[in-house]
Amino acid sequence: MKNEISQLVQASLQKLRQDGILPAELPADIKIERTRDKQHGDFACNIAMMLAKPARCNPRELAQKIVANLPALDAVSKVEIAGAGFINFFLTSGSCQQVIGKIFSRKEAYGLSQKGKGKSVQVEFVSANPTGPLHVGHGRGAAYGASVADLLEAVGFDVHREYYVNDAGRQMDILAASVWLRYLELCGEEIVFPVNGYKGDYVWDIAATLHRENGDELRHSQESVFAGLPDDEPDGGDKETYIDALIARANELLGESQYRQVFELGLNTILGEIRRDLEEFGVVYQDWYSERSLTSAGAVDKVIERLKLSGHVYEKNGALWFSSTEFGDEKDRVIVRENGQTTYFASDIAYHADKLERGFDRVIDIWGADHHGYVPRVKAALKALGDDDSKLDVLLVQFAILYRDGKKAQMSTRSGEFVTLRELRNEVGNDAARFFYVMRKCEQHMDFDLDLAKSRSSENPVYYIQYAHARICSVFRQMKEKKIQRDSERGQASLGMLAESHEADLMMALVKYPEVVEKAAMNHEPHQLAHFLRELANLLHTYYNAHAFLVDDDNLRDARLNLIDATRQVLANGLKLLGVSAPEAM
RNA sequence: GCCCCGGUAGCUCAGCUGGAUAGAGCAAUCGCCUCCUAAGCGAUAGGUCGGACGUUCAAAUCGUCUCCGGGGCACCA
Repeated sequence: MKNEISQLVQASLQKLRQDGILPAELPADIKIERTRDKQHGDFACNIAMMLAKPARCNPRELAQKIVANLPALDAVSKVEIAGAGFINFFLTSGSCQQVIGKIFSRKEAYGLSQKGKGKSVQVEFVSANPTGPLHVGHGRGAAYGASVADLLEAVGFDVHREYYVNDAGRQMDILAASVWLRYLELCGEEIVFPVNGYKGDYVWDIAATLHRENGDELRHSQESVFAGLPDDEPDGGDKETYIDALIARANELLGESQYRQVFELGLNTILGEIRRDLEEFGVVYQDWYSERSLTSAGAVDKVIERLKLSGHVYEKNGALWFSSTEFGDEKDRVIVRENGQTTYFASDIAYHADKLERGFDRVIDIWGADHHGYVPRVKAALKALGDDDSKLDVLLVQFAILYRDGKKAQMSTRSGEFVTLRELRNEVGNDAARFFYVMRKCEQHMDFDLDLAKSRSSENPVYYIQYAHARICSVFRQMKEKKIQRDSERGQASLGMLAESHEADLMMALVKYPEVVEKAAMNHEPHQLAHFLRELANLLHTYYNAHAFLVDDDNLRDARLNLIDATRQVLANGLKLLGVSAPEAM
């Protein structure tokens, strides 16, 4: 509808140009907006005000001329000029009715479009290190990423969802060492746990599995483990140096094969839990992309070579640096450490180069906002490699702060005590969690009210929307109980009887739905859909209270049933895009 | 010090690629179930859009400065 009106205005402007009333070369970016106030009709156009100055005439007069030259359109009942020069379009009451038939024929496909047809987009999100369970911060990225991906798919993009598994770096070695030390404690050795180790309870669990499956086979005396190591932080040493030495000692004592065994057990256990968590949360991936596979395929070495050839790397203090400042970064970055190990950044360059090599039209990374400083260096690397960094969008998700009883229920990674995603899901349920996470735009620091998310009352927007869906289903159950025969075609033929303002408002909202999906998708803003669904639910509840649906008049009843059936479909479609269920009864 | 995000009703937030009288929800007050789920609806009240200056016919929206809150500035990932 927006497009059709836009074309009317376009045609009128064209006519005015031909008649010499407007300069021929006048740029006209026609914007048709939905009005906020119904008094201003259904759509408004501000073009007259935009062109008034360049055309050197009074905006209201120009609006008059534009209106006078508008071609007719059946759906438009009235065009008015208002305010400083707005052109307001009023639609005929019948113009929205056809949406119901459209929804019936498209069903769960109503709202989908072809905007992104033929274009591929890769969406990488969560990608938490498999060194511990997902916490509530990851949950926001998961819910947001999943909805963004689903929205993009809804508007026709070929979407590839990916989780980058950091199964190679030093953090994984620290995990392996932590598991082994806990295992040694289970064996009865007395261990002073390193400051930098992973202290969460899940490490004990993995260690217990290790002990159960291997008995004392991996046991070494505490003396042999700690002999000759540098001091840990509490003793005045450096915790990083200390943990590296501890990892080296573990390798030495266990040997390659046993060390791998510990390492793999840690990785596989945690990754398995992460997969299960996300799956239960309704988050699916096409690919779990392993960092190790990147390394073993030589991709990291290859990309370092490419950077060397590009002339943007240099050696300093025994390390290899990438001069990212040449491409807008604040400082140069190390890609190969003094000890010969490549940095996480080096892997990430290889990974991003690989993404582009795979030929995606768009690449989207969804990161926690604490990584924002990382964006310029990744883009710098792509530029240095001669890749098109404009294909990459990095969406930063701000933190979520949990509140319980009006007080912060915050996590502290240090002690290993944090609220996990699983705890959150168990507490408030998947639906509430998915919806709450996505209710706020991602740049917004979010206050996640646990009590509100849990409450099964009107305060809770998730239940409010789901209730609207369930209520409609309930009406149809009532209909069957009362042995009322529904005739959908008769309803379609009687849509003209839907003359109440509640009905017009509801139909208009249904018409609007595809526009909302498209806008939410293109702007990566699922919260827009969340807000829309709340409005739609509100219109339904209002209508429900104002009018009975199961009335005696067969024609009117079937028309109304068609309207609420269509509403039910749209509620279900919208909730699905947000990963929230649409229950038939509550 | 530099960079990113936020500051809109008592609370949580929309609106921000400039448009008409700044909107929701919750909380508050008052109403509505012999009737399809009251997990609902209606009404009332609530605002110097953090502040200042600027650009514009028009600024919550754009620019500069400033104040407050959160985060980031590693040979960690």
